[in-house]
Formats: sequence, C-alpha cells, structure tokens
Amino acid sequence: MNDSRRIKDLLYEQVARIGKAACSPKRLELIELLCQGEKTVDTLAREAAMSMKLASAHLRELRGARLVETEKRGKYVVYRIANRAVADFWVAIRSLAEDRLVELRLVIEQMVSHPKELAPQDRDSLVKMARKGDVVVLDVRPSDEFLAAHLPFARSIPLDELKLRLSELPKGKTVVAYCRGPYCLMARDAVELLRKKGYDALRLPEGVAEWGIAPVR
Amino acid sequence: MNDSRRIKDLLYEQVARIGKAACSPKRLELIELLCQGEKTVDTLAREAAMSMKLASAHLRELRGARLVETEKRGKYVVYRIANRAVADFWVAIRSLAEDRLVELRLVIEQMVSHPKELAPQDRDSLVKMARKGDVVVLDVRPSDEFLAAHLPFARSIPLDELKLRLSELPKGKTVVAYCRGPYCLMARDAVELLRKKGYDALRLPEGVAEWGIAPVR
DNA sequence: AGATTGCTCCAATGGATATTAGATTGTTAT
DNA sequence: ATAACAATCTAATATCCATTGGAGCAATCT
Repeated sequence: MNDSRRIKDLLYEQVARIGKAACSPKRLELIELLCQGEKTVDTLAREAAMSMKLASAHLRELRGARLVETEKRGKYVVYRIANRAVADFWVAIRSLAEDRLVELRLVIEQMVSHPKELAPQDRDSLVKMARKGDVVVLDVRPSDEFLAAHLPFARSIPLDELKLRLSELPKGKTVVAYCRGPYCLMARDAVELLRKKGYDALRLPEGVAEWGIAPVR
Repeated sequence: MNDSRRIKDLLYEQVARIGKAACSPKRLELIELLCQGEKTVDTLAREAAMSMKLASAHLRELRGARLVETEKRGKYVVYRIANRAVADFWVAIRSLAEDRLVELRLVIEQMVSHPKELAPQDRDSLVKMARKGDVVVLDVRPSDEFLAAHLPFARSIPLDELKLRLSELPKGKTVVAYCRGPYCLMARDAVELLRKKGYDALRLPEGVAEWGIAPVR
C-alpha cells in the first residue's frame, strides 16, 4: 500500500504541474496570446502589458510545464504553444470557469452587453454565408496573427487601421467582426466604430482557438 | 485602454481560480475520488491518505472555486462534484499532462507494465461483449462507488472481498477489471490476483469519469 | 569597436499557500 | 448529561511564488 501511495503521489504531482502553469492570470493571458500565433517575448510583454522580465519569468514556467516551446531567431526568442492540445485546454478551462463561476459571467455580461453578438453555435451557417459573400467576416487582430491562422473566408483589417480603411468594406453587407476570443475587446471596439459609421456590424465572440484552428509556424 | 485592461485582469483572474484549484496534487486526488461518487470528508481523508484537517482545508478551496458542493447529513458532511463538467475537466487536464509530460508517461509505464491492458478505444465492442456475456466486466471499487455509477453491464466485487468471492466469477470467461481510472491501482492488483488463480484477466485503465458517466446523488 | 536591443539569470522582497496543532461547534451514542 | 465523533475555524510555521532591480550575454546596428 505504501508503495502504490508513492507512485500515486508522483502521478498527481505531474498533473499538478499543468495546474500550476494555469494558476496565474498572467500566464493564462500569455497562453491566449500564443494561441493566436507565435510571438517574441517583447511582443508578448507589450500585448499583455507587463515588463519583459516578468513575461520572461512566466514564460519560463510555461516552458517548464512543456506547454510552450521556444526558438531563437537572431536576437529574438520566439515562443509558441507546444501543440493544439494546449489551445484546447485553454478553451476547456475557460469554459469550466464560465460554467462554475457566476462572478465571471457577470464580468462578461458587463463587458459585452452593448453590441449584439452572434451565437457561437451557427458556425456552419456563418461559413456558408461568408463563402457566398452574404456577410463579411472581419479579422481585426494584428496582421501577423491573421497570417498565422484565421477563420475561413475572413478578411484582415487590424483594429488600428480600421478607421482609415473603412472604404474597403461594402456598406450593404453585414460585417461579422472577431478577434482573439471572448476575452478580447478589439472586436467589440470594431463593431462600435462600424456602427457609428453606419455599418450593420456584429461581434463574433470566438476566435481561432475556439474554432480549433491551429496557427502555422 | 486602461479601462479594458482592468476588465481583462478580472477575467483572467477568474479563470485562474480554476487553475489554482487544480494546482495541488492532493486536490486533484480529491477531485478524482469525488468523480466516483459523493463522499464524506473522513472517507476522502482516509482514501487519499491525509489528515481530516488537511482534507477539509483542501475541500474548502475546491468549494471556493465552486468545483464541489456540500450537504450536511447528520453528523457527516457529504461532498460531491458540482456537475459533470468538473469530471470532464479532470480527464482533460490529465490527458494534457500525459500529452506534454514525458515524466508522467514514464511513471505510468512503470506502474502498469506488467498486466496486459485493454486499449481504451474499443468501448463499443466491450459493451457488446459484456451484453452478450462473452466477458465479465468487473468493478473492483468499494461498493458505494459502484452504486453511485458504474460501467454498463459491470458486476461489483470490491478488491478487499475478491479473494473470498472468487467463486462468483465463471472461470471460462475473460474478466475485464476496472477501478477509478488510470491512476488507480485496484484493478491492477485485481488482475494480478485473478491471474494467479488461473483466470484470464485484463485491466481496463478507464473508469466512470473517462466514460462520461455521472454519479447519481 | 562601441552602443543598443532582446532576453535571461540571480538575488531580494513581500505576499500567498500548505500543513499541523489546539480549540470549538454540532451531532449521535450511551 | 456525558462521551465520542465529524468537521471546521483560528493561529502558527515553513515553504513557495510573483515581482522587481541589477548584472550579464548574445545578436544587431552605427
């Protein structure tokens, strides 16, 4: 019995390594960013609004749990998620949190109450409409993320450039904007801007991680 | 921007609450036990080999993350997982750990190298064979766990009683023994005993959590 | 070559966490 | 009523973790 106890402890300890990686808000934010595509430490630090030292330390932890991999490229170090299972896990832990924690649902409501949302279940019909050209699926993330992975038939206009490039969007059609996922606010802001300018715009709360689209290296 | 940052931090913080619940080996062990069915604090403490005080403290954490619920029953307090999503998450984090951590795969190999295993993919054929009576699916967990939930067509003989109740098993048929899941060693020990006694026995590494069978209250 | 940039390592800090002991509450058994 | 038991709470300790500053290393730019 004592023998199997020792083995058991080893097993749970290993699984807990994954839990430890996922127990810090900053690390979760880094994982979500990496789900959009590979990024350098300094990009990650900027986009997650933390010091490079801190980002580096957290990435070290993630690396220790084998959730991310690194590659040195010139003077940069590029991080990426180890494989799609990591993105799936991010979606899974997030949806368990949403299922169990009222507090989280409240924050989400408060955040997205204004623009209308597209229900996440009509994926197939959205793709169909996008293929036929009945709607414009708009990716408002930075263009490198679009290049790494994007939804089918999506067009890229990063949020910062949207105001200047409005003319590229046909005014008659509905625009469905998406970004990094439900916790990212870029699509919300894009929809707000588009509506002000007279467009018919909706936010799709999902992104590539939720659709199970793996970024290319 | 500062405004959305504050909201973002709230979001990731909430998800991290789930991660924090899953970052301790002991808490993971408690979750796995609770996936077998509801249990009192003192049962949990005994089965996970820790003091009741410690078990109580960890359960308090799990409760804070809303992963478990409690009910007072006489002088006992009964804990149970909040819903099936929790069991699914346990399976998910475990399989990510298995996917990413070589160390974990090594421990598992070392642990189950001896008895032959049933590949986890032939669920349907196993159920078919069990229905026809070609194999005996044997649940070796304590009987209250069997009562709370068990695999289809399974028969219950707890490991402690197996030696005395061997006569209940037909000698011609293959016995497929299972327990709480891949990290539980009861089925392994059962298979070892059965083989010694001349039975044709296999271990099924999965349990009710892996099969998505929710325990009844 | 010297300066700059991107990143990591080391050490130090404060804050959180795991674990145990002691006391306390509520419930059942005698 | 008293004793025994299940469970929790509080307090205390040791340990771990997040974060920051300083130093160092390697690649790039001028």
